[in-house]
Amino acid sequence: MRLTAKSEYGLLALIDLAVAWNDGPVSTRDIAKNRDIPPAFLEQLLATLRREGLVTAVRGARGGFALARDPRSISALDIVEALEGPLAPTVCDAQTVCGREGACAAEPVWTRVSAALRDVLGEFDLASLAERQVLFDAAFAVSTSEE
Amino acid sequence: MRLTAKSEYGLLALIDLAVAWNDGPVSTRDIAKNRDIPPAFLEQLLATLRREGLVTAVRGARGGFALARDPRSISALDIVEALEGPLAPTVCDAQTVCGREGACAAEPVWTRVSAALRDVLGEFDLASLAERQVLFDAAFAVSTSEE
DNA sequence: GTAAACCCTACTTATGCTGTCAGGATTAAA
DNA sequence: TTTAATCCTGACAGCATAAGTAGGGTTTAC
Repeated sequence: MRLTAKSEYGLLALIDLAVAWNDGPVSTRDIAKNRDIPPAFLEQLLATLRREGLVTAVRGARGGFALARDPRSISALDIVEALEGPLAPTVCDAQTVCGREGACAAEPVWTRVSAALRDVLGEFDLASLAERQVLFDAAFAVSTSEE
Repeated sequence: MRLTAKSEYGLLALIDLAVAWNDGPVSTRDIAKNRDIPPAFLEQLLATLRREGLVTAVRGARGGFALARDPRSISALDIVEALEGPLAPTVCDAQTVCGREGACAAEPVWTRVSAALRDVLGEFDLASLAERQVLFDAAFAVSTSEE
């Protein structure tokens, strides 16, 4: 069970798409520039997210990516699992049982860890995160205009 | 942020030491056999746990390892952090901030993930886990004697 | 003295992350 | 119709880390 840069980049990118929800597609290049993510790498992640059904792609000039459905219905868990694979740990838990077949005192530890992870990630939806991002952007715009 | 076999092996090993609490040291070899862990690998983990102050070592014949303090005072979190290093994620969170200096909508996601992880792991102490293990062992002894 | 056990360091092998690169396919706009 | 923007795909490389192996050194019970 691991969280890598893929999750971080993917979440940031999809927050940007959530902010631009109803504004048409956003290009990989724009997101990469805005978030300081290597463009070619981000392109791969978005391709994965498209295959997983989280985003749609529009090819050609003025194309880009957009969320495949309402931001409220996409959670951080959806994104992480799409990019990292199922969030069942590397270690023995209820899914990936070790040799002792249930008679292992350590099993509930790992089971509860992954459950907690899923719970927390599931609580964040792209709509709220985008809302938060818009506030930050507004504050940033004010602070720069004051200089 | 990752959970690897080190954590799993370490937890299992220390459960064994908790079961043997007050019974003198247990050798790497015995633990490795009981838990089916590569002995040389386990030895490294126990050496780390000794340096981290979780276990004490007795050298020489009839030597082995024992918990350095009461099993009730050692949590799964202690073990995981001793073996994996601090549980702050690979991704940007409140500790390892990314470029946007607080103005990042994704930050609370990762911060809450690591907090949840720490909470859950901190809830499990070796005394309870050992108790559970003793029950399992007893049940296993009964089921085999019935055959 | 010998065997059991920890101690320490270095090495190996495999995997996966984090990109990079090159070219092709598609489409909007000039 | 041409051009440029953009996604699509697959290959590849460099590096870090996980997971384990190997081997010698030191300490201690018997």
